[in-house]
Amino acid sequence: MSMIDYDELIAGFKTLLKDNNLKFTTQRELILRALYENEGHFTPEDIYNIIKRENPRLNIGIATVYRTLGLLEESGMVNSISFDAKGKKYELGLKKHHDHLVCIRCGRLIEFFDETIEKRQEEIAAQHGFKMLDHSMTIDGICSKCQ
Amino acid sequence: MSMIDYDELIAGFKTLLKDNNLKFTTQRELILRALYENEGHFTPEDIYNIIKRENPRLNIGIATVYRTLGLLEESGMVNSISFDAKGKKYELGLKKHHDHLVCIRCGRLIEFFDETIEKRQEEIAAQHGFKMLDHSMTIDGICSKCQ
DNA sequence: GTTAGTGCAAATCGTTTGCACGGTT
DNA sequence: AACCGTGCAAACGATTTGCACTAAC
Repeated sequence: MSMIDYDELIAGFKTLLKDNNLKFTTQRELILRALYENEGHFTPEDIYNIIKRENPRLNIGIATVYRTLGLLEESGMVNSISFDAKGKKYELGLKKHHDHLVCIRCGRLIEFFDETIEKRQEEIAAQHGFKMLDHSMTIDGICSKCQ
Repeated sequence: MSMIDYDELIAGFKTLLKDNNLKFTTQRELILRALYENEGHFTPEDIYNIIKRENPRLNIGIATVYRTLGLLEESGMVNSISFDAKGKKYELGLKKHHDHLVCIRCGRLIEFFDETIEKRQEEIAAQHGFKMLDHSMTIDGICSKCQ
């Protein structure tokens, strides 16, 4: 699903770190890799668990996951969506733009892309003299399984 | 600002409560009134403070505010917006649904409503077997004045 | 009188922070 | 060697829950 390969991703990460006088650590790589290798949206705890499961010898702390995700988000390498007052989920920012359907019962998250909506958004921005830079849309509801 | 008057609002609330075998209490009325009398978006704590300020003799608990806001939101009488993982803000659901254009320079906020987008959202939800309950859309950009 | 609602305090959940130690540069 | 990053546990802020008591029906 991803358009760039892992080495390229890591190279970009290393550049980002170097540019900010930050260090390239095992933990940071594992967090980025977990996002690369798993498709979907993950809470910090999800990522923490993936890393612990796949690296039983490594004693990673959840605080490190939070710190690194914050860093990655700030730099634009990952995106997040927030749920009510319930926390955030993260995904690698490699994919084409899309919006989300969220099930308020089970938290299931479905991506969609709709050309009509994208186009209307641009028109609306233009109508109001806005230069559109970003946009987000979320549909909350109850998924087929939970109804 | 509101389109229906207070008595009407309370009457609707009482009907809602009766239909669900729930009781009409002083606390519940005060919470709804706080939202009615104050325009804007409020955290549960904001509402708690408003009520305490205006009713010093009443010992309302914040848990009651949370419980009532949950009830009101579920029934559609109030809407909420969430901020990151930082909590929710509530507003009385009397205004027509709208989305927002936000200027990232000056913070200007413009409301808009677009029939085409509304319709497509419903279609998309239906396509995925979702029962749509709510949706939100925000366009970030630079407004005409700031360009 | 029955049932639901309340305030309170404790519990919970996601997240952040202080600190001494360990790894990267 | 200098400095940043880490794990850990404690701290935190928002929200929820258990419970004995009170109010609405």
